[in-house]
This record gives sequence, C-alpha cells and structure tokens, in this order.
Amino acid sequence: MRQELPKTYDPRSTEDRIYQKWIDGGYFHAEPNPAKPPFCIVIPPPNITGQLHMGHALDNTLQDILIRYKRMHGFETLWLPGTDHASIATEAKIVEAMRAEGVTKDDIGREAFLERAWKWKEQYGGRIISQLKKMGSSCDWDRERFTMDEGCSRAVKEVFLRLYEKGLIYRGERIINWCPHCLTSISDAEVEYEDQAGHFWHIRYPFADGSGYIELATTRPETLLGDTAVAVNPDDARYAGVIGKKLILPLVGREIPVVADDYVEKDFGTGAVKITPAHDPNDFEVGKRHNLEVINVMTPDAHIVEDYPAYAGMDRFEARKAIVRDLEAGGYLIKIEDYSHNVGTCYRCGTTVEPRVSLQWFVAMEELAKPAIEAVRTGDIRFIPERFDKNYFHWMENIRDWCISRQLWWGHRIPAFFCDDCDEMVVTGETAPVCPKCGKEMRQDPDTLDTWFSSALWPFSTLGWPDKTPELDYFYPTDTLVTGYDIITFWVSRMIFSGLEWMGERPFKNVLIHGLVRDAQGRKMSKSLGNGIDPLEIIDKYGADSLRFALATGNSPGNDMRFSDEKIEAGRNFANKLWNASRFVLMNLTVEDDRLPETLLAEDKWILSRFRTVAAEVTENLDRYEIGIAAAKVYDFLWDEFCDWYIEFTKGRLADKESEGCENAQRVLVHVLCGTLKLLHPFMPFITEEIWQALPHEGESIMICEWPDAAKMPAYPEEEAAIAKIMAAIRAVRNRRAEMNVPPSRKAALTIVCDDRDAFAAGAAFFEKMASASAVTVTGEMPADTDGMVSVITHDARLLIPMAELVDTEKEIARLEKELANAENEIRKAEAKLANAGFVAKAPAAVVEGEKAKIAKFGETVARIRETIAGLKK
RNA sequence: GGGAGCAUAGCUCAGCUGGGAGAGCAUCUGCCUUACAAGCAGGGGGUCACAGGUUCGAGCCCUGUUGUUCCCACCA
Repeated sequence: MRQELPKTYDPRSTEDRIYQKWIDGGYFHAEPNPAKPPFCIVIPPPNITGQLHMGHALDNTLQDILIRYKRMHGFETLWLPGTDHASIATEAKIVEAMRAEGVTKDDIGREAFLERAWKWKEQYGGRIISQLKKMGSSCDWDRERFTMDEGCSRAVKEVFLRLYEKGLIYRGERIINWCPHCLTSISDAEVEYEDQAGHFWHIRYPFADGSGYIELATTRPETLLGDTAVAVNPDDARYAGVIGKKLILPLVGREIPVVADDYVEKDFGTGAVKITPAHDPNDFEVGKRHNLEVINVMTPDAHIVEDYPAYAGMDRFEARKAIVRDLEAGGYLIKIEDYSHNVGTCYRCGTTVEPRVSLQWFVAMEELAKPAIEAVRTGDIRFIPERFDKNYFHWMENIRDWCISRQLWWGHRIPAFFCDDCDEMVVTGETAPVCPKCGKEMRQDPDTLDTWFSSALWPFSTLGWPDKTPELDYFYPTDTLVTGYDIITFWVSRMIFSGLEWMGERPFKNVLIHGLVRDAQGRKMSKSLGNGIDPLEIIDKYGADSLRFALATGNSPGNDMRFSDEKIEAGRNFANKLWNASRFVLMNLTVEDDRLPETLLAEDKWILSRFRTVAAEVTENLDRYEIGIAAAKVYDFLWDEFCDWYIEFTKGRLADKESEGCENAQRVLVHVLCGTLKLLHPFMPFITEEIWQALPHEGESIMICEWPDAAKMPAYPEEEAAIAKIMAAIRAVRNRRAEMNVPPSRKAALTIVCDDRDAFAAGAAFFEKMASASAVTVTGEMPADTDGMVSVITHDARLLIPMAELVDTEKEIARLEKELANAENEIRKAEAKLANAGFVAKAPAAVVEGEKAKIAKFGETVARIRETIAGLKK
C-alpha cells in the first residue's frame, strides 16, 4: 500500500534511515562480475586525523554522483574507500597532545609511541568515515582500507625491495629540506614558497694578506658561521686577480678561499657570493665542485651548534640578530637593504625550512618519469580539464630525485638493516636478518617512509597487489580519479608512475580535477581565518541532498567555486519543490503502477518527448564529466517543464475523478516523475529514494534501478511543436494582462484566431486554467467586431480579449505599431543575411533554412498585426 | 623569471565542437490560482575587460594590452 508523504520533507529523520537501508541491502558492494563492465573509483584517502571539510564534501559528492550514475547505467561499480595514515600530520598531532601532558617521544620510546598512535587511529580514523557516510557516499565499506594495514604495508615493502634491486632506490648524503619543527626531512613537493619581507646585509670579508676586502650581500647572515668559500664568476674582470686568495671569515677568523664558479651572476649584487655548503642547496653544489668543507652549524631544531660559543644554543633567528650586531660592532657591516625574497616553508606546520645536509633515502626519478609522461602525452591518461597536462608535464619533466625517508616513527619503516660491527647494510623483507659478513644481529633503519610512498600504490595495493587477485584483474585499471589540483604533484603523478611500473598499466583512465571550495568572499577556507563552513552543520540544517546539489550545480572542472548560504538555500528550495510536486502526484494517485496509458494526449506526448531529450542530454553531460551542467538540466526540467507546465496541464483531467483521462494523466505523471527521480538520484540520493519508495515501483531501491535510456523512448516532435504554440500563446496573454495590471481573478472571454485550429482547440481548456479565460472560442476567421478588444499576437495565433474599459485605442495602436516595427526589423535582418552571397554559400544549410523560416514566421506575425491595426483604425 | 586560469546582468557564476546572450540570488509589479510564499505569474537590467585580426558570421578562434588569482623556479 502506498504511503502519503508528510507535508514537509525532513532530511534529519530520513537520511540515516535510508542510508542504513542501502547498507542492509548490500547495494554498495561490488564483486568481479564477468556479465558487466567494471567501473571503479578509488577514494583519495582522507587523513585519519582529519575532519570532513568542504573540500572533502565536494570531492566525494562528485565521486558519488559518478558512481551512482554508473551503477544505474549497468556497470559493476566499485567505489573503494579508505584512510591515510598521514605520517607527518598524525605524528605532529600526537606529539602535540603529549606535550600537553609534559611527555616527549624520547620519554616514552618508539614502541609506546606507536601503541599510542594506533590508539589514535582507532579513535579518530572512524570519525571521517562516519562523516563520509553522512554525505550519502555509496562506498563499498566491505573493502575499506588503510594505508598502514597489512596488505598496504606488504605492497610498500615489496615496492621498496624491488626498486632497491633495480637500483632505483639509493641512500646518500645530500642537502635536503628539513623542517626544524617537525624534525624530519621533507620532499621538494612538501615545501611551500612564500614571499617574505627580509633584508640584504652587505658585509665585507677582508683578505688574509691585509690587501683590502670583498663586499658581498646575504639574506641569511647567520649562515656565515658555516661559510667555507666566497665565489665569483670566472669571467668577472673585477675579481680576476683575487681568485685563489684567502679571506678571513669575520667573527669566526677561519681562512676561506675565493673560488671561481659559473653559478655566480656577474650582474647581481656585488658579483661575490658567500658559500655555505651545509645550509644552501646551490652552495652545496658549488662546494662539491671545489671540494669545499661542509660545516654544519645548526642542530636539528635549528639552533647554533656548540662549536661557536658566542652563539651556541641560540635559535637561528636570534643568532641572526646577534651576528648582525657583532658584524656592525666589528666594522664589517656596510649597509642593510630591504629585500623581499622567496622563503621555503613546511607545508604541514609553516615553519621556515632549513636546507640541511644529511643521509637520506631517495628514489631515482628520471627513468620512472619517462613512461609516466608518455602516458599522458599519448592520451592514455586524460586530465579533465586538459590544461592540467601542462602542470603535470612541467613537474615531471623537471623532476628531481624523491627524498622518501622521514625521521618519524609513525609510518612504514624502511626495510634496511645495519651491522654496527662491520657497517654492512642489507635491504630485505626479513624482519630480523643477521649480518651476512659477521653473523651479528642487525639494527633496522629507524626512519619511516614518506606518506605519499604508500598512497602512490593505492589504486592497486587496495585491490590485493602484489597478489594476483580477481579484484585486481577485474577492476584495474580503475576508471576515474577525482581530486583537487593541489595534489597532482604529490599524489596523482606518483600513482601514475607507480601503476605503470608495477602493474604495467595506467592506474586510471581519467583524472577529474576540481578546484577549491572558497567562502562567499572568495577566500580560501582556513582554520586561521575561521571562515570554514562545516559540511556537517550544513547537513544537519539543510540535509545532505541540499549540500550535494549546491556543490554540484555551477561546478565546472578545474575551477574554484564559492560557497554561500544562497547556494545551499537554492538546493533546499529545489528539494522542497520536488517534494511538493511528488505530494501533488501522490494525493491524486489511484493507479498502482507507472505503466503508460494507451491513449496519450498532445501534452502527454510533449512531456514524454521533453523527458526523452533531457534524459539523453543529462546522460551525455555525465559521460563528459559536465556534472554541473547535468544538474542544471534536471533542475530546469523538473521545475520549469514538469511543475510549471505539465502539472498545470493535468489539473483539469485530474479534477474529473471518474474519467479515463484522470487515470491516464496519473500514469503519465508517475511515469515522468519516476524517470526524473532516477536522473536526479546521483545528485540527491536520499530524497529521491524516499519519494520513489512512496510511488508505485518495482524493485527494492531507486539506486539499483536502470538508468533512463532515451534510445528506448519515443519522440513526438509534432506534439512538442503544437504544445509549444499553446505555451507561447498562454505566455503572451499572461504578459498582456500583467502589463495592464489585470488580476488573475478577473476572467475574460478569449477568442483565438489561428490556422492550426485543432491544436488550439485541444488546448482550449488550458487557457481557462492558466490564462484566466472565462470561455474560449477557437476560430479561423477574424470576428466582425473587434471593438474594445485587446489583441495579443504570437507567431501562430491572434488572441482577442474584450476589455473595453481598459483599452485606450490610441495607445493600443501605438503599442501594436511598436511590435510591428520589431517584427519587421527581424525580417529585415534575416533578409540582409540571405542577401549576403557569402552567407548563403558558406553557412550550413540548417542555418540558412532557419533564416528563411524566421522570415516566414515573422511574416505571419506582421500580417496579423497589420490586420489588427486596420481593424482598430476603422 | 617561466606557465596557467579568470574578466559575461547589481552579486555569484553557466555558456559543450563559432550560427540571434542564460541561470540562481537580488530588485520591481501583480497574485494566499485547492502540491509548494522555501511558492505562482510578469517585468527591468549586459558595447560578453580593452585594441586589433581571422570568418559570410566571434562571448567562443588568433595576436597584443590592462586588471586579477594561482602554480612552478637555486640570483646569493
């Protein structure tokens, strides 16, 4: 038995219940199924310490729309969910929590720390998952994964070992980016550069032999302590005689040489550069070329080391002040300039990065990058929109080796072992190897791997790799990756080369890139600004459907979007509109199924034909990832055509309860509503399910219904045209009445003079309901007496309304003459085009025909207006 | 320094491969028409940043200019 819908839709009492029903039905679960084509999306795994924010909400809305659409469209659809251990972010949070208790990592030790981290994971890892469920995400929760679960860890170890065997992973002493706050190395991609106001300190370095000095400038005077040379350009005439001479390093007193190196620009500053190999990547390279000593002057947390008693223990910025003061006191400081320059900061904590020489593990990227570049270049992998190719190419073509070791405890431990006795190192899958040389127990490298090392394997590690599983065989390569442009370098590029290397096949076919969700003023949402909008609050207030719809409409690939109250209200209003239209259909409903009737009237065929077009277009838009456009089309169809026109068309028939027309109208209403619900379901899953359940239906859930297939629906072009004529006439009458300020309650007889009398006679009743007509006469001839008639003229008809007291004949004639001029102008413009030989010769036939048709249409209109004016002038 | 995006109605933005400028919100007018005032009907409002070019035809393609946002980059 059908249920009545309550008067208003309450998402809060509906959404959780429906979500549970979907779970119980097992509709999210996917299995390799040879009878169907696969469609798979792997979720960008959210951070376990994270909370759902608008970026997640957008990302997951887009994924769920694609997934639900494909599921209905006949694919075996897997949306594989999971979370990321996010080593650096999680470890930082735990350390912070421990600090509040007055405990440090070293206090409790590695094992206890990891225990604590796993507890953290248990506590917070589930939070983001339950938030994803609130969004309506139709993930296969049976397959939920975690980047540090057993399977993913096995894949990580396997990849490390294989890369090492291939010689693509190596360990070396290099200058890397070091975060003095997180106390770990970070990769190039993890450094964010920002312009900061700073200074240029000009300093003189005297020659050891007392023959004057060299002037140079620096933005970082504190690094002076580690200077081991001053470099000049070999072609610089100013310094030709001093190359090889010794300088005395101010404050330190060390003798350092003047070296010649192409790296130095003659035209910048004084043409002389102090070289600090331990604390600047360029200087490190210069130092290697000239065999300079590498002197590290800072501790891991960026304090000055004990070798320099005057500054020992100072943090680098304190030391800077002290050194500048001492330089000035010693007469070494020449001047200070304001200077703005690019400073690298840690993407996690914002601390200024300190370049630091240390022993780290690297992945050699050049060989891996080549096929990854090729895959995008050949179109094997496609970015949507395409312009992100350029970003990707630029990064991959200039790629440097990837520093993968992190001085953190939370993460995948590097499978390398050292012998403390003989310095032997082995890389192995064993957990406790003995030294192959001296048979002693070995000590495992304490470092862990970059978080992105494990996420790089996500598209196949989650499907069972390195085992050959049926899932891997069936679902790999996945279809679409949905993510923001901000992690193309971190994640997308690394999945691409990893997939190609280990699976021999691209990890996904398409990468749908979306932008950032900004606030109503266009600012980035951030904690510090406090302008973030919490999706969960929005869901609580408006429902997940409204949120999803607001995010989907107006979204175009790759572009940032603004989020505002107006948008979410528009989504809510649309849900309300749909709810009420459905209530209307239900309260008139006596039939028990949605089979179409035998007899279809013109308006029935019109709406069916329109639905067919919309179904075809929405399908095409979704196939092309034009999600915002697809959403707008369903919105317009439901609101403008179905509600504003078709429901109004049916009201007359529905009023006559016992008639066959009443039943037929019900059937068409239910049929089209049901179809529209299906088109809308990917965008607004909850409300569409709730309504669908209340309507006559077959099956358990709308989410496993078949997607409407336009190819199986008939088109009715003639009825579409006929109803369009009637709609135009109704609009024209409404328009005239509104202009004259006639209230709808004041009905008036309506005479329709037209050629297509059948069409207008069939729609005569609509003019009573929708155009305030008291009675309708359809005729082919102008009535003899048109005195006191208001004339409304369309391309297809002339509509007369007796309103003598409201009509000033003079003004009526003036108005008609204006309309006449407009119509004639249209004809002239079309004629001018047709007179243009180039246009007729080169424009497509359809366009030329269109111009001709326009002349014919407006010709009719002109004739009618002229006739009317003549009548009025009599 | 290199690259990219954006510039369309008062505001926020659509506008797919070139063929008569659209939506939502706001605004104005009239409506409680028995699904919906979170609504209905109607209206006003745009030299599509600027200047050239290609084309029968340009919001759309090309060149340049201006403004703006972002990404990348080792000039100390």
